[in-house]
Amino acid sequence: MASKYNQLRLKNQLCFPIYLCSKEIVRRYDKVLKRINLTYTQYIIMMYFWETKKSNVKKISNALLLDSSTISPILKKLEKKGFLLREKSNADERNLIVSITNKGMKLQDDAFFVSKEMEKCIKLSENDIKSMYTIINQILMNLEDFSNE
Amino acid sequence: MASKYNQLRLKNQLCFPIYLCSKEIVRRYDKVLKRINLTYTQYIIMMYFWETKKSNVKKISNALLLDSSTISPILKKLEKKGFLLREKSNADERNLIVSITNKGMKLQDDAFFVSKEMEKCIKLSENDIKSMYTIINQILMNLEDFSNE
DNA sequence: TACAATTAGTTTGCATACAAATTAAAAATA
DNA sequence: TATTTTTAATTTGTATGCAAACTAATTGTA
Repeated sequence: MASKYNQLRLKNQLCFPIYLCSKEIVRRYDKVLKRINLTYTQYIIMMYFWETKKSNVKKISNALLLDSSTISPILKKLEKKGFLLREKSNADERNLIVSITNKGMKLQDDAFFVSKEMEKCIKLSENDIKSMYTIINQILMNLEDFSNE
Repeated sequence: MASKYNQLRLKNQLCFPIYLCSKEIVRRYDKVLKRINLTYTQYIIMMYFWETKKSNVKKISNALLLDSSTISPILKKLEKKGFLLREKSNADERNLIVSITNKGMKLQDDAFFVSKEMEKCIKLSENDIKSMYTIINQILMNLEDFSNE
């Protein structure tokens, strides 16, 4: 049943399963994260701050590949929840210094169950995780070359 | 530097790269698809109809793992563009019969460049594609077991 | 040093996504 | 058969995401 249309079949595409997989993973995360009143995007931003402590919109954007216009409103929400602090830099008024609060750091302890809960429904062998990781990063690198086209 | 917090580091997670990868792929798709005035979601729905010709919201939802509330408005847009037809079933008034129009079928020929364009920036070996495909599907199957929790 | 160009963040507009609530119709059952 | 339950789709509410426009501050330069 080979036809010139074969490449336009969903089953024959890799991108579609990746899209599905990401969507379902985020959906599962959101359900689990509801217990600590976070969304997935808020959670990865908090993860970033648990490591980095202090940053700004530009750096977050580079680290998480999120547009600044996506990040801005979420930072405000996380500030309202008391996890982050936003303040303009004195040295450069354009710069927004974002730092994690004590309450934000404490949240890390409440978030332990999240990765445990997620592991339960991912369940991959070490080998699969490794090859997956490698391939995914290769795709990301390839895509980067086209990001400005 | 092993710590109890290691599992909460973004680098040590597989989900985050998958999320990034999907996001960047869709972003690239959207750019390419702009030429035929489609979004990625509209495109996968059209791909589905190039194969299936006739369906309803429920079936689309099952095939593409999209919520009916996501699908409904997009079907209306695709109808407005002249690619799909929406009509209530006489046999069962709850059912919405959605079918592809001639214009919709013709769009497939205009969409050939899309997969060619996307291949350029994905560039994976046959082997990588295969293992990726296998692992992704495994994750999706695992997640399915938890989809109602 | 005025003025242009660049940079960092925010706002706006549009398009998903999903959960929960709603509506309307069909099926099950008391 | 009247009533309850289930089912299919839509609407509503909330939360991303990104591109493009905009604002304000800094840097580069004629």
